[in-house]
Amino acid sequence: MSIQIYNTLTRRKEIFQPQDPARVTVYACGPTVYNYAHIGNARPAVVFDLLYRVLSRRYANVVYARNITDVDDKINQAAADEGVPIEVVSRRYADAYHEDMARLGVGRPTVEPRATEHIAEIIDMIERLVERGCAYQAEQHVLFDVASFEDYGRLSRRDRREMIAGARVEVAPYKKNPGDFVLWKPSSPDQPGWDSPWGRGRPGWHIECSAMSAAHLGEVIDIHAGGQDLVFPHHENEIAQSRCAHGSDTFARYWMHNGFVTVEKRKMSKSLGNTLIVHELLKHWPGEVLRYVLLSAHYRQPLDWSDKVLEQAQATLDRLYGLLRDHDDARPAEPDPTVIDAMEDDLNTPTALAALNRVARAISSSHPDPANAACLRASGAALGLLQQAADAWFDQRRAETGVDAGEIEALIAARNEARSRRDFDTADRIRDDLAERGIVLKDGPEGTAWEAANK
RNA sequence: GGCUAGGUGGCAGAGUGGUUAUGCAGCGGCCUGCAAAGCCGUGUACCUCGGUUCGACUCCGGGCCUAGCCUCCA
Repeated sequence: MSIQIYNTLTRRKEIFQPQDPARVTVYACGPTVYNYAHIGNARPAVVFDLLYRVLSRRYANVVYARNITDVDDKINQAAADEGVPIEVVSRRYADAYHEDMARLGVGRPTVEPRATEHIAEIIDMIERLVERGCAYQAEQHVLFDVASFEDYGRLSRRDRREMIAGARVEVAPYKKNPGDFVLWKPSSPDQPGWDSPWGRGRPGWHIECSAMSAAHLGEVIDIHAGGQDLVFPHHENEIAQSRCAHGSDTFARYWMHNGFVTVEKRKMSKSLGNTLIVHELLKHWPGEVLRYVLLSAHYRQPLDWSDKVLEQAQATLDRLYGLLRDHDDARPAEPDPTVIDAMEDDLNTPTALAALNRVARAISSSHPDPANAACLRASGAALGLLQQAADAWFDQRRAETGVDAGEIEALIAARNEARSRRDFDTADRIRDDLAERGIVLKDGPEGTAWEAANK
C-alpha cells in the first residue's frame, strides 16, 4: 500500500508521490508565541508530527519544518503590557510550547525557523514581489496586489470578485483592492522594527511562512499543513506570495488541514473565551491521555472536548498498560500491519486505535503472552502511545491523588491480614474507606494492587 | 448571502454497495469470602423524502438540522 493524503487543493484523497523521494519536504504552520497553547493548537502539532513519522517510515530523508512566529502585533501588545522586549514574551511561550508538546509526545521538527531570524529573506521576497509587479507601496506599507494573481482563491474556492462585494475586511484607503494584504508595515519608534527599503518597519502576517519555507525547503514543497481556519486567508496568501515571487505554478503539492477542537460543539477560540490551555490540562491529566483523545477522532473531523472523553481515554489506557505490565518482557517487535496501513491511509487514527485494541484483545488472559504484548507496545509506538513503562504509568496515576503510598500499602496489608483471619467486616471496612478516598483495590494472584479511580 | 464539512447504536467514533469496526458505559457469565479489576459473551445503529440497483447506512437528487470559513484564530 502507498501513503494516501486528502489534498485540500483537489478535495480528494490522493496517493502521495514526493517530487523527490530522496528529500521529502513538509511545512506546518506553528504557533505565534504570545500565550500558552490551547488544546486546539496542540491538535496540528500532534497530527502533523504523526505525519512526519508516517513519512519517515518510507522515506529516509524527510525535512519537517514547523515555524515559530515570534514577531506579531499580539506579541508586541503582550510585551508592551508587561513593559518588556518582545524577546522575553516570545521566548517564554516558545519554551512553554516545547514543554507542553513534549508531554503530549510531540517530537521536535527537523527545523524550527523563527520569523525574526529571517527578516532578510522576508525583505528580499517582498522586493522581488514589487519588481514583478505583484506588490505596491502605499503610505509606507507594502501591499500584495491580489488582482495580479490569477489563481487567487483557488485553494479556498473563493471568487475574488465576490470577495470584494461581500468584504467585511476593514478597507484601508490606500488599498487598491479590498482583498490586498500587507507584506510590510511601518513601525513607530516604540514598536519593534527593522530597516528596509520602505523604512523602518515589520513584516505582515503571511509573508514569514513563505520566506521561511523557501529558505529551508525550497520553492516547491511537498506538503503544507495547518489548521482549517488557515485555508483562508493565510494559506491562500502564502500561495499567492510564493508563486508570484518564484514565478512558479505550484507552491505546495499537497495541502492538509486539521479540523477544530470544539467545546460543547462550539469552536474553541480566544474570542469565545472557551479555550482550554494545555498547560492547565496537564495539571489534571497525563499528557498521554490528552494525546489519546486527540487521536480518537480523524484529524479532519471536529473533535468535541469534554471530561467524558478524557475519562474514556484514561480507562482505555489503564487497560492497555495493565496488559503490558502483566505480559511485556521488553522484547523487540514489529507493529501490527493494520495499524500502519490505517496511518498511511490519510492518518486514520481511529481505525489505527481500533487495530491497536484488537492486538490487545489477542493477548492471552491465561498464559504469559510476551509476543503479543510486544506487538501491542510496538503498535502503540506508531501512534506515539504506550511508550512509558507500565509501572511509571500507574505511579503517575497514583501520584495525582496526592496520597501517601506507604500508608495505602500498610492499609492493604492490614486488610489482607484480616482477610486471612476471615474477618471480612474489617477487611471490607478498610476497602470502603479507601474507596471513599478514591483508591481502588485490585486483588490478583500476585497480591493486591491499587490505583486511583477515574475522576 | 457565498463557500466548506458533517448528521452512525446510551456516549465517543471509523468504515463499507450485500458479511463483527473499536473504545467507554450497560447487561449476562467465569473468577472472588463478597466486591472491584481482569477475562468471555452480548446489543443488530446508520437524519428525512425520492431515485439508481437484484440489493443502499454506503451512489445520485431534494429537504431538514448542526458546525466552520468569508475578520485575529490551529
